[in-house]
Amino acid sequence: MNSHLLSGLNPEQRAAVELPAQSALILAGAGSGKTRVLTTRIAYLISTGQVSPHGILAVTFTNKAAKEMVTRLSAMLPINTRGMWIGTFHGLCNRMLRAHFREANLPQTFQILDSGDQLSAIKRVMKALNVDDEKYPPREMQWFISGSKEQGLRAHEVEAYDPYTKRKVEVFAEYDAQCQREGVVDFSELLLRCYELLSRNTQLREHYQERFKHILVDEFQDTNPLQYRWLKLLAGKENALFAVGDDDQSIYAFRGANVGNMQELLRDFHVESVIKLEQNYRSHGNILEAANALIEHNRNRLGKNLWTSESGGEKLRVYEAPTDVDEAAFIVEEIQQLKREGVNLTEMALLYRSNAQSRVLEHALVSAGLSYRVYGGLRFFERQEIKHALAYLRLMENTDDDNALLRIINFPTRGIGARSLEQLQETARMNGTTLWDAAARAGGKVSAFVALIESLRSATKDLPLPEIMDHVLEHSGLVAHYESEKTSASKKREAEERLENLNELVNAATLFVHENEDDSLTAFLTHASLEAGEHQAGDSEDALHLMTVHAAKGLEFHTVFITGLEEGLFPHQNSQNVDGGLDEERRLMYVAITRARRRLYLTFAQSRMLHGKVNYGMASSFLRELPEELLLWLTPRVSARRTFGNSSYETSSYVAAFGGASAEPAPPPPGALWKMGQRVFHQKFGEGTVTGIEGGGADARVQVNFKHAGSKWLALEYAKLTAV
DNA sequence: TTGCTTCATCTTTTT
DNA sequence: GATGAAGCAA
Repeated sequence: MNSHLLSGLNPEQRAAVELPAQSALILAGAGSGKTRVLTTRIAYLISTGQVSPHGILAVTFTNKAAKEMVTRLSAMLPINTRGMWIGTFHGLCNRMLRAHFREANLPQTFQILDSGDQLSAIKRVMKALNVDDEKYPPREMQWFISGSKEQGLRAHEVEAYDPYTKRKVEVFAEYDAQCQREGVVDFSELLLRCYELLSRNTQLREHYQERFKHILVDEFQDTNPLQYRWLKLLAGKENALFAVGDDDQSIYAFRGANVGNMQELLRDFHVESVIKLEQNYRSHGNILEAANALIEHNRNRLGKNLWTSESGGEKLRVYEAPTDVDEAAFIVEEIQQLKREGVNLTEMALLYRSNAQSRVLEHALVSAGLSYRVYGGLRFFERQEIKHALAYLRLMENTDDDNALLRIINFPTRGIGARSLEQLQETARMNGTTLWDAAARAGGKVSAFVALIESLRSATKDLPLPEIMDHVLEHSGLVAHYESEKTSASKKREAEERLENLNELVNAATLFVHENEDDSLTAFLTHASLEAGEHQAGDSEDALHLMTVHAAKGLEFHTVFITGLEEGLFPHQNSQNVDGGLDEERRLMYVAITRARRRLYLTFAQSRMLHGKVNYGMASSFLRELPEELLLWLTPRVSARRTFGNSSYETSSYVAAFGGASAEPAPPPPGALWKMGQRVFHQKFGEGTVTGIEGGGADARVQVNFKHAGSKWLALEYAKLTAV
């Protein structure tokens, strides 16, 4: 046995790797070597001859994690990982559905809808069914449909007692029927269809159960009910399910993840012992202690305490700025100082709760000449010009794809407008055919479009992928369209960038052909849907990282700035009305804290420009949940001022002391009668505390957290508030 | 049919 | 403040 595999593992990690062939739950804290354990476990099982690479099924959520696993595994073992079943839930389901497309009742070249495609498909269904989109916002409908599927429910299985829900179910059913007609599947359909395939087809199920003796799952706390059922089905009665996860890092409940799956796994698979990986190899002691103290405030935890053999290290630095602009200025100064001290920009991260916060930070960084990268923006295959180009390919591949047809029938413009389209859709509906069939029978400009697609198809029939791409870009008129836009001064740069991206698409095709055995058009289109592409081209330049806390999960940095720590922003306002919302926000904060290795800044501002309005907020309640002795206040302590002082806005003192940021303190808040933290009384809602003030003059509003009625925004013009 | 204007909206997100 | 959808004039 390769003893070197196990060297360097701590006793718990080692115990996890060497577990006998049985189901297990590994509670792996932040920075505890989770991925290492997972990959070493696979290598261990293979090298001890307990299973062949063929018998492993390893599942992750992101392509990045899957890739990482494959890379590490090939470094550990001299095996060919190509044929191994390591991938995302969606990727693996896709693979299975392609292999058994007939049994799954799908066309061989079925295409995958991303969320944007799905939304437009839903809008089409709603239009066809005459559903009022005021009463039923399409986004809500999308959420309803995907949410149901993620619970494993088909339209007819959804319980609908009221007319409102019944109507939604109708749309759901018709949407699925439309997808089936057009030969496309959405993301959750991939999983549900695969689940149904395995549960109905005994032969197939037994085949795969016989094969996958060891199933390993990463980030198990993020699984939704359908994913868990899928795993259970594959595991059957015999196979071992090895799940790694951390309930404290569950931050995706809002999109259907069910932490409860961890408890269910213990019960369903009769797991006797849970192994906890609590030794953290990332952060200094004070950072960990702060994280532990914070997460203690959550109920219903499986229970876990991170520790480190490192020293306490620095205290957490807390900074209160008068405004968001000052906050950014402070951060820039600290970054420059750290840079002088030799910390690379790549080793620093600016985290925020919502994307809107990045703008002010970016502005400050640009002015200071610091290079940075914003993570999580629009991704390559989601760009408009790329989607258009791919739609041509999709339609060539499958003329039933109405989504694709609608996207390009008049792009570039060929004089086919809304009225012609309406007629086309009417004809299709009357005859029960796809738009393509209707178009084929139409005349004029529409028939020219049909001829164009057909000529593209026949001209590229036997060409290799990159050449197909090239041909389509040229002859579809896309390139010419953007070339002509270059002459318009206002759109010049945009058009140039789009042309560059189209060019890059040909490169992507070339690369794809080199890297994949199956280099068919279908395979490439699937790749485009399932792997929207790394956010942007990853340059190795020394640049700062800007991202949301969600996006930071799994990463680590020498220095982390957690910004915008204000009540209403982090924890976010909208989480207050959600069951368990505050706990999830707290876990999010926990994730944020545990990203830092050596230094952690916690910053907030008294006033912030939000949606074009100035907002006045108070410090995040999470700050108060951190032990005072771990904090180093760079500005006068909030608790002292807010609790004992009479005025909430003694801004002058520290602006003088910590000048450098803009010299002006925040303007006094409007609605001078009301101050943050003030206790008030309302006729209807009773007693409460002021937690937010916004706007001025006639439309000034205050936010009051009522003892019994919860938190509400009240317009001062109407609400009669009295001081208590 | 197109291009311009106004208007509402504004957590988090991978596949 | 930025974005996208919807409405309206040319």
